[in-house]
Amino acid sequence: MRTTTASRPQPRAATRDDGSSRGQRRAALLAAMADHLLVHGLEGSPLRALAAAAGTSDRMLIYYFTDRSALMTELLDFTASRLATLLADGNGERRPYSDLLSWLWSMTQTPAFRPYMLLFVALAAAAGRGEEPYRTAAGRIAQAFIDWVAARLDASEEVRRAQAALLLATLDGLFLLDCVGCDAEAEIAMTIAGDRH
Amino acid sequence: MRTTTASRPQPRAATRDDGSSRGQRRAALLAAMADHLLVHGLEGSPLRALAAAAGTSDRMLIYYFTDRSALMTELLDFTASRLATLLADGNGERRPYSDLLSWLWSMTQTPAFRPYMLLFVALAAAAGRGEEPYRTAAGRIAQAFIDWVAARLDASEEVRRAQAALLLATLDGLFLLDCVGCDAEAEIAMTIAGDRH
DNA sequence: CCTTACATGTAGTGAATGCTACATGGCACG
DNA sequence: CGTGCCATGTAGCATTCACTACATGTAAGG
Repeated sequence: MRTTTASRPQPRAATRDDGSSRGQRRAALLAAMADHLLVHGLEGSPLRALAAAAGTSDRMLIYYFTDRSALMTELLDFTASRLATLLADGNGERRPYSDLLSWLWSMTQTPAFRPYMLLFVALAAAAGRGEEPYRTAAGRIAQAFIDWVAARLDASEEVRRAQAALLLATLDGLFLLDCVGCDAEAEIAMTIAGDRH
Repeated sequence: MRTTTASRPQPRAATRDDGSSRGQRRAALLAAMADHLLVHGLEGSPLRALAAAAGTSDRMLIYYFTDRSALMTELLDFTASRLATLLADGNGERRPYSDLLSWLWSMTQTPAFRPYMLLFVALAAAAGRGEEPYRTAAGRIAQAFIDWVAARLDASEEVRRAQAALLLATLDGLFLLDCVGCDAEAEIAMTIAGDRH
């Protein structure tokens, strides 16, 4: 018993994860786990499965990340940052609402992109029930995504945020229809989704 | 061993659930379980919890519904029919896109309506992963909802289905933002969501 | 060399889950 | 008055889950 009151092991306090080998190990684990998470979703990612995907054991995941809750928070943030990277490719100048929407929609049909959308929907479902840590993480991610859209949107500053939010909502909604098997409906809805705006 | 090859008990084959006391019992159970499901969501509804809500045991649920899968199928259909009833109140003549959308949006903020939306999002998440029986059930429900919207939409027949699908997508997307804590963004998006159409 | 802390393995715990085995009370029908 | 089926209770099983206890190999620092 080296700690008198604190029961958490917490080997090398959470500060400065970088530099040291510990930080590198954590980063490698996160990368491997993100791969798994994107393929199998939240429900398909119990600790053991994540551990197997990262070539380690649940024992070690707890060791490195304390908790399932803390792990998921970090993992989701990491995954979101990957998405941001993925989207950075299509960067550059601002585009009008309807262009940006249909471009993003075509992205969602992409095998590289779809898992992120799927994950976001699952996250939203968990967030809707108020489940932590998903609620908080989902909020952060959605906010970042709205900002991203707003930054690429060719619109006056007053309507930009409104349009960005609407665009994201429309995209997500269409994707939801797609999930549910109404892909034909989503497609024809898409043909008129850009009208105006 | 009364059946030679079939192992399922299947007391009184699945046909004609109505009339008999068995059919009534099942209906009563479904009603009670729907109440629970709407409050606690898919994940908060293991057999034991549903059974407790209906004043019985998981043992009996299996007895009456064979399977968790079969139970959920019936339960979701039942719940959807309740929603249909709830919506029938606001029936009557057709309304333009923007009216219908903002009316439905205001409904989603209602405590009576919100649980259904939440459930639908969870369903979509499960459907997106291809999980049965959710995938199939979600498809049926979404299709019915699109039809419902199309029937109340004041628009020429050629664009009606497209508008109905877009309306549902927008509604769901805005609700997703709301789930995720971006209620302010959803609100300002709503202010421009009806433009055109 | 010896101690000390870190990294990891093995095994297990208690809770929850869907589902089953078996017994039994009670009602209908012969 | 039996007898057989329906409904229900009790108990349990196998599995999975997050998480923990404990032992141990290894490497660095004194």
